[in-house]
Amino acid sequence: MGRADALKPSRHNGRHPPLPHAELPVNTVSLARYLIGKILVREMAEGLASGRIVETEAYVVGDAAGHAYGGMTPRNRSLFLERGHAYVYLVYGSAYMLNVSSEIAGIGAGVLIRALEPRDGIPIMQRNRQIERLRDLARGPGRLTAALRVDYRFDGLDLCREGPLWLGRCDHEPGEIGQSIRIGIARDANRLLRFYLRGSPFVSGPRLLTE
DNA sequence: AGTGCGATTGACT
DNA sequence: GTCAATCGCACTA
Repeated sequence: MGRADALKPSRHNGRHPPLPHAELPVNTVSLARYLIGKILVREMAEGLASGRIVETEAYVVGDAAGHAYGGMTPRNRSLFLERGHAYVYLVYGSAYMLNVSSEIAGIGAGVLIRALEPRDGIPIMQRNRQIERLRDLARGPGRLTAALRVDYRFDGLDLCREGPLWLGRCDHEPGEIGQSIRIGIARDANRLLRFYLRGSPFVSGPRLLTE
């Protein structure tokens, strides 16, 4: 490390190095569970913001609720990238959804990131969201992308590499993981493919079901 | 080229 | 608890 680097303000990069790609489970459900407790890191011009992932949903192979169901289209092509890449899309004309592709290249499946417990850069996220309350900053898939200013630009990005957006290692065990049906979908609605950190106030929706 | 509809959110009764 | 905003995309013709 050179002298210039040593003088730079701490950016916490050392505390949240990217998840090694080889460490990501190859299976979508396993990845959805594995991502609970990991850190989503966003580097912006104003500084770094991050949060601990406390809620995910798996959209598995052959899942009628998944966007990859029915084959590749211009919108969903990122779901078919090697696991660990971002799939970002807009729903209801206003909310960006961030997913992590979850299988080998050519197979379309992904994990939706649904909620974060804010960590670094909280003032930045508060500014992005125009709210103060910590609990509501990133509780919900559209809220967390707004807090971290995640949009189309990150579609297809490798989240296992340090850059504007990446997945970082957590510094401790995640805790107990709960499971439930997924939120806001009509097809394949009864499968228990939503995962969350039990007892976390930063989880969206019900926290009462299974396990 | 026109149409219908969301992996949601925020405002409101 | 209910409800509408909003827009890119997939689908039909």
